Amino acid sequence: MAIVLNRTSVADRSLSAVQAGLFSARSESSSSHTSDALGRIGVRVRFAKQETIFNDGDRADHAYKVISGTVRLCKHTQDGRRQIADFLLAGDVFGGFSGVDEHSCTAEAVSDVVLMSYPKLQLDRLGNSTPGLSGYLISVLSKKLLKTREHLVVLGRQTAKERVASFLLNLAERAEVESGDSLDLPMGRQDIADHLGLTIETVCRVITDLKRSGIVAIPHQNQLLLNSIAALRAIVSSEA
Amino acid sequence: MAIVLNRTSVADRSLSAVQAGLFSARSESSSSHTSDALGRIGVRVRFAKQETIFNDGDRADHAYKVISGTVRLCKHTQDGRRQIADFLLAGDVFGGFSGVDEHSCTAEAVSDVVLMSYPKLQLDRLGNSTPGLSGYLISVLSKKLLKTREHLVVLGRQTAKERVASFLLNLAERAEVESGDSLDLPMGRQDIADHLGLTIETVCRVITDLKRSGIVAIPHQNQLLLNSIAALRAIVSSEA
DNA sequence: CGACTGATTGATACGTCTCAAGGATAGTGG
DNA sequence: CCACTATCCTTGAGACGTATCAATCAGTCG
Repeated sequence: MAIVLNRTSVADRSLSAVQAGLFSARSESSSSHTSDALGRIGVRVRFAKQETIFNDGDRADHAYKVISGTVRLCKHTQDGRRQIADFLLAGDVFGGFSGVDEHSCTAEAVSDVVLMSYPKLQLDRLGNSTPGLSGYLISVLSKKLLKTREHLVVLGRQTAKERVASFLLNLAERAEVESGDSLDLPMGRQDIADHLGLTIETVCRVITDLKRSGIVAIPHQNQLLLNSIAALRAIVSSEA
Repeated sequence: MAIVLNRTSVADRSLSAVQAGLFSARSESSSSHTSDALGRIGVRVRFAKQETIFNDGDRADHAYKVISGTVRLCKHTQDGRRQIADFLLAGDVFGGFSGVDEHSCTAEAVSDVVLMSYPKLQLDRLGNSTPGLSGYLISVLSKKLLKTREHLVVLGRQTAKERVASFLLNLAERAEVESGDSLDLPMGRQDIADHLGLTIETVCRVITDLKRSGIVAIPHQNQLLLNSIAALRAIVSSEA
């Protein structure tokens, strides 16, 4: 049960030039100047599958960027219900920024994960001396807010089938996968259910349905062959 | 049907000192220095009840702050379903910030509304010369993101009764209302339903239920006497 | 191989939606 | 000021979608 592949020590830094390069992966709006500055204050850390990165309520003294692997952000209720607010993939930024003292979610590694960790204090200081950085963070937060609001539509107004289709389309887009390609599902069915506000059984039934309609195929349970992204889009065509 | 109380012209500016003061209402973390700078680029605008402030997809060249009244942010689906992502009250900031070119929601006035309008270009420029401003915006966005994620729990994992209780508690907190006080509901039942992912009928039934249990009373349909906030909290006690 | 974890499928229950009607409220014009 | 009307709110009966409970199946690891 105990996980041994624990986070590397803070002393384990790689070349900052490499960090800078990794930081800017998938973030086109971040200037190289900004990346360099961030590379200098970032530390590479590793978490094993299912390991906790931080807990809801913990003091938020770091921000993170995903280098590889998948992270989930969860909210838990007292009676054990769980809502996964977001899955974070390579290039995504998360954690504590200016003006937030405590983490408002639990972050856990869905797969083995490599992150860059940025101390909030240094990040704030850097923000004042690096003009582009604040704008970059504002832009990142604005986009996350926008995506989260789109997810409100999924949870508030879509059927089970539409939710699963929306989820697969989102993943496919972020993984830059097209019709005919296969898509990795790093998270289990329960994670998908808790992201979509469904039960694991309903998620299974919908996927089975998609399989029967020939829209997807399941070579392995963590992998999914997307025969027709257009058909998925048709399912959520209700979207604006 | 047509609404005549239209927005005041851009030329209708009040004293910037007054604007600055209004801007900082309810935003403790914004320094007076920041407020002054914002006051100088802000313009006071008015929208009548049910009027559209901007549409989903419109070019986002302004950010706004609510001075008085209530605004709703909605996402619409092709087939007419609607999800209200947020209700914005006095002190709330919304609209376009750095890095977002298009509005991702429709903003409408729930009641007659007074806003401060800030041109994004000037806001960006001001951000570079006013150190506190960017941090303030990062903080505002972080908090909105946090609240929106909490709303994901409501939509994904709560029952109808819990949703309505959560909603009333949220409103009560933002309006700084306590047990025994009465709470204004500027929005109609349909708006509440579209915010909570329910139908108007279900919202009505739950409110009737709360009335029967003596937790609330309804003097007018837009007003609600909160007999016991503790009882509402008990309903959502499942929350972490 | 056996045991465990996660995924799938089935039968039934329950909560919320849908459709339909009636009641209250607010705004309008005589 | 009162009827008139439109809009919104409320309540009821029945349908539907998803949850729940239970069993089986499939893949993984020791």
